[in-house]
Order: sequence, then structure tokens, then C-alpha cells
Amino acid sequence: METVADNWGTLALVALTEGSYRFNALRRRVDGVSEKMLAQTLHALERDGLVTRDVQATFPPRVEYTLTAPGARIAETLRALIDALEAEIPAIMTAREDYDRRH
Amino acid sequence: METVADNWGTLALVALTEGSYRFNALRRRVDGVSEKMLAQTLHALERDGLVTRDVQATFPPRVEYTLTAPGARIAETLRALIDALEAEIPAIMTAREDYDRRH
DNA sequence: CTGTATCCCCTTTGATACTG
DNA sequence: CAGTATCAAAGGGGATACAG
Repeated sequence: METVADNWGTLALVALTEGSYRFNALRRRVDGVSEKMLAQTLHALERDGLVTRDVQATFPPRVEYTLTAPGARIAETLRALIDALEAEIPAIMTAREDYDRRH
Repeated sequence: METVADNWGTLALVALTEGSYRFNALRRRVDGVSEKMLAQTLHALERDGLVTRDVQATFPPRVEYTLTAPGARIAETLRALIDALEAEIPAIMTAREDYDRRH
């Protein structure tokens, strides 16, 4: 549960709602993630059955990451959460300004 | 955004959907949170306008924490996420067992 | 009761270098 | 391209003690 909800797990799942990605393409898409953290995150998601890893034994190697059905369902609710948070951003920003002015 | 979505922030918001809580009651409700982290979390949520802090100048002091409207909206989507995750737990557990058996 | 302040560990993460 | 290995740094988070 913690692995899904962490920063990189969320971003990777949401990015994969757009379709399959190869490792480095996904890394470019998930801005700021290091190789290590993306590899670690994808392993955890694969272990939980939320992402599949399709290796093509070519040279250079191609590895495609794709959401499974459970992964897609979770990614969708993550997106709903992100949308809800973004909708509140203006309110949060003004609340912060008020708070900071008073403290 | 990070403060809402972190572990203790999520648990505090969801707990407060049940109604107002005083500090130590909330601390007992959010199992495992330390004084320090709960205070820190509540400050962040108050600053973002998601929680209000009502101080009663009695002795001993009473402080009630209550969700604001934006806080309630976000808490609801967090609950939706938690429910969606819980619905996938059986699938995740069997996926893990399969994965671990193969690796 | 409702917190704040301090200390400190230890996990997470980023950088870097290397392999198949 | 797709990673793994190693190391160092930073910060989260718990325990404890104290204050209003």
C-alpha cells in the first residue's frame, strides 16, 4: 500500500495511463526521477501485479511497461485524487498567504 | 500537495471525516503517530486551510480540530483512493506470492 | 491537556560508475 | 538501451523532556 501511494509510484502509474512506455521514455516522462528510483519503483509495482514488464530479446534490449487491470483501476483513482487536489490549489494558496501573514 | 498526501496527513484527514477531534483523541485515533508528527501535520493542514483549530480558553485547554469544506472534499477523495486500494488487496497479495515464488 | 524543543538514528534518495 | 552496485548526504520521524 505504501509503495503505490509514494511519490514515484503515483507518478509512474499515472504516466502509464497514457499507454506503454519503455524504461528511458518513462524516465523522461516522470520528471526528476533517478534511474535507481524508477527501477526500484517499477519492481515494486511489478511485484504487486500493477504493471507488467515485457522484455524483447533484441539488441539493444527493449522493455515495455504496461498497466494491468488492477493497476489501471488504481491509477484512475490516483488521477481523481490529483484532480481533486488541483481543484483546491487556489483555495490552498490563499489560505497559506492568510496564515503566513498572521504568523 | 506533498503535505496532504503524506502518510500522517492522509490518516488525519480521513479520521476527521468522522467529526471533530481533540489533539490526544485524534492521536489515539491515528494509530502510531507521535506527538511531534501529529502537531506538525496539523499545522500544515491548518496552514493550507484544510483544517480549523478551535481553541477554548478553559483550563485544562481544549483544542478541537475540524475539517473545512476543502478539507472535507479532499478527505473524501482520499477515502475513495483507500477504498480502491483495499479492493485490490487480494489481487496484490496473490500477485506478490506468485512473484516471490518465481524470484 | 496541548503542545514545543532537542537529540539522534536510520531510512530514503541522489550521484556516480559500471555491466549485459 | 536497461539496468545494478556502491557510497555519501539529507531529512523524516521517534523518544524524551519540558512549558503554558
